[in-house]
Amino acid sequence: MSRASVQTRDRQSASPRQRLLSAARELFSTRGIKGVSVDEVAEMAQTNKMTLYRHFESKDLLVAAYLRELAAEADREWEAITLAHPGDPAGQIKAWIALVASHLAQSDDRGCPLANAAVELPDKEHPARTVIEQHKTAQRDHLVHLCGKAGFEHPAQLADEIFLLLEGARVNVQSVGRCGPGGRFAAMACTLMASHTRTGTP
Amino acid sequence: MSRASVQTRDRQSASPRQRLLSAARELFSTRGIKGVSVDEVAEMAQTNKMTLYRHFESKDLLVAAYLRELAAEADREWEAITLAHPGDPAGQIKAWIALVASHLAQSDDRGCPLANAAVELPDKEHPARTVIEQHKTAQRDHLVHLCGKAGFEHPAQLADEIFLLLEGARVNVQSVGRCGPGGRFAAMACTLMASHTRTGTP
DNA sequence: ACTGCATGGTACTGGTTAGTAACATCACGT
DNA sequence: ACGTGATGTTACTAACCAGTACCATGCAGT
Repeated sequence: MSRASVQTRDRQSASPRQRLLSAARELFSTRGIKGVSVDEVAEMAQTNKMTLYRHFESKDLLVAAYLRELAAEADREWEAITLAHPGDPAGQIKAWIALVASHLAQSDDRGCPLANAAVELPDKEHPARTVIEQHKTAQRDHLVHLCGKAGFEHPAQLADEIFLLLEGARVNVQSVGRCGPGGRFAAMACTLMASHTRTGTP
Repeated sequence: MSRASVQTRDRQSASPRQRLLSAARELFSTRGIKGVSVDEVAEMAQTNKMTLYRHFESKDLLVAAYLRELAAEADREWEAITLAHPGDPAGQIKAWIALVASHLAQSDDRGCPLANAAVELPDKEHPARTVIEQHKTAQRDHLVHLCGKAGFEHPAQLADEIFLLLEGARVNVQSVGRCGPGGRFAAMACTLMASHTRTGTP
């Protein structure tokens, strides 16, 4: 079953809280946080604003919960990759690159919702900011760890290069579309990995 | 005179239109487009909403004009770099990297205002989107051109790598602050250039 | 049947926003 | 002095939005 239909079923049969989070995810990620009202979220969740406010103190905290769900799902994707390539850190990195590339290839991709939220919420005190910062830092740390275990030269720098390349691709797709340089980021990441391989001779 | 004081003086003596654009720039870039009302822009420009609407049809078109000014200023910075390093495309690239790195080092940097605007305005029909797309595409094309003239191997790929690295650094700074990988992007870009240099032997 | 609790529905408050109307004022060229 | 056009001022509309009060409903366990 596709992700979209899973979400649709979620919004029909699951608990109101889960329906609300599912609706928030679809609306916030496609139209932005400031561009969606809590009424719209409640309506798409097939409930109403009162029930929403019984589960979430405020819109800000709903946003934080929405981002926490995204972070948890990303962690689950990492776990799946780890299980699919046991003891093969380089393979895990490549699998992750392929996963992100497949996201970028989708025509409706709007980039990383966490990074987008950071752009939309400049207030440093917003409850969502700690979620964003923690998740981004953990992702980068994990990549550094994998690059080290895979035996690359200058593992931290390689990890940062891949990480920033990826963030750049996801933000650039929004500015110039997926036909721009963002569409070819997988090839670039592989080139980077090759240039950090210890044996420079063939 | 610092940029800030220049802008302050602009808002005291220049034409209302220029004052409005100067105020829009300060407010939109620091607090986001959706987070600032036209009243606030007019007030910071030491004028009022009516005058604003005599110069700009709507808030959307004010935003487009604001981004057009940013793009024009970036073009001017490129011109200055070109004049400072005549006939030295590699030096121009390095100067540009250093310029962006200095932006990133500022504690209040919020990343590229054009990319941020693309995140804040998901509507593909928004008048600002053509400004963003044209400017980003032109910047990337210019970088490809310079990489080719400088004699690097695979110039288009190197240009895209630098470009995405830079976009990634600017967006990442917003998520995790300038202490994260974004703060070291200049070193990474130089490594990339070295790895694309034709003579692999010392 | 009774009770308690989560939910649905409606209507409301108070505040904000983009955009407009109408009139007053000021500067400037003649 | 005069008139014209740009600007300042105030007040307004219509819509939107976050958040709340209040009551009805329906479903659980007992």
